[in-house]
Amino acid sequence: MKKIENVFSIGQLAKLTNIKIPTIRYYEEIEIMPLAYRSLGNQRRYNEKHLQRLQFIGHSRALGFSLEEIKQLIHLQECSNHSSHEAHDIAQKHLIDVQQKISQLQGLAQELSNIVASCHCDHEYQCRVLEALN
Amino acid sequence: MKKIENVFSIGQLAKLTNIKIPTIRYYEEIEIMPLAYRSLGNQRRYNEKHLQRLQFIGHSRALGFSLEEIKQLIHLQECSNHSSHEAHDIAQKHLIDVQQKISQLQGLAQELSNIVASCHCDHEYQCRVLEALN
DNA sequence: TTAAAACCTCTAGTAACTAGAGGTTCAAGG
DNA sequence: CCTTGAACCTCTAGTTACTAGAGGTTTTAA
Repeated sequence: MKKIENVFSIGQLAKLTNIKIPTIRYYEEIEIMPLAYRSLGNQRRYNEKHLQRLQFIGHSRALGFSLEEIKQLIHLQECSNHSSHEAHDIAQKHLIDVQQKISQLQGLAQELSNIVASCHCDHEYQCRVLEALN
Repeated sequence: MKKIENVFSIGQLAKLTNIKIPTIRYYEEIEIMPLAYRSLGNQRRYNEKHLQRLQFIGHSRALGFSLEEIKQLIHLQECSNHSSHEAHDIAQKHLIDVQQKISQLQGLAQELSNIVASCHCDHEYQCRVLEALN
């Protein structure tokens, strides 16, 4: 019994990931997305792997990684199993970056929830959003 | 006894923030940075407030906020003290976004440290960087 | 008082999308 | 089977957020 794999059109992929169609084609062009299969009429067809890759790219972009950095992270996935020294170095570098991002965001989250909270009681409150990111 | 305020040139500001000089001028042009003072010879001069604002912009950009979103956050700082209803709504919206970013980054950090750790012992290891962001 | 480093404006180029024109393919209903 | 409208195709051009360079002026430190 063969398992049926899902097949997506570019429009379906766009909906699932909230990434616009021309952007998906752009990612293919710059080779950050693997080539799509094509229907007989030359339309792009995608599978679960494509979907996962695109989701990863979307999330990474929202977190402030450049397409170059994302390329590295994807490469990491592909090489970590055989050449673990290279993987180690890249991962180490990104880990430091990611941890710093986390702690900055935590500072900002704290300050934002102060603002949210300060609405309920109306005593004076000094906003420190600008100080929150360090 | 008057307190002496630090004054910075654009180059000094660039070094302190790791933001390139043309980028600082660009931020001024699109009015996300306040106008700089000018020396007699028309060169830009900045103070601590400018520095702080620029640092905030730099950190926010690294965390994936667009310049439009950053404008909102700065506005938040300026309006939160008098019009706290508007501030509340903007802050609430951003807080949700920020919390989501934090948890995604935590997933990625976990996966990156798995990779870093897996180098020391050389048993097989299945990399899940792509799965890490959800 | 120079001379080199840093600054100025202006124009043009890059990265990462995004929208539109003009034409083709797909799929659901007749 | 045939149609027709939504979804797709390529290609070109525009947007956002920078970044680099030319050609000239100001600062600063010896």
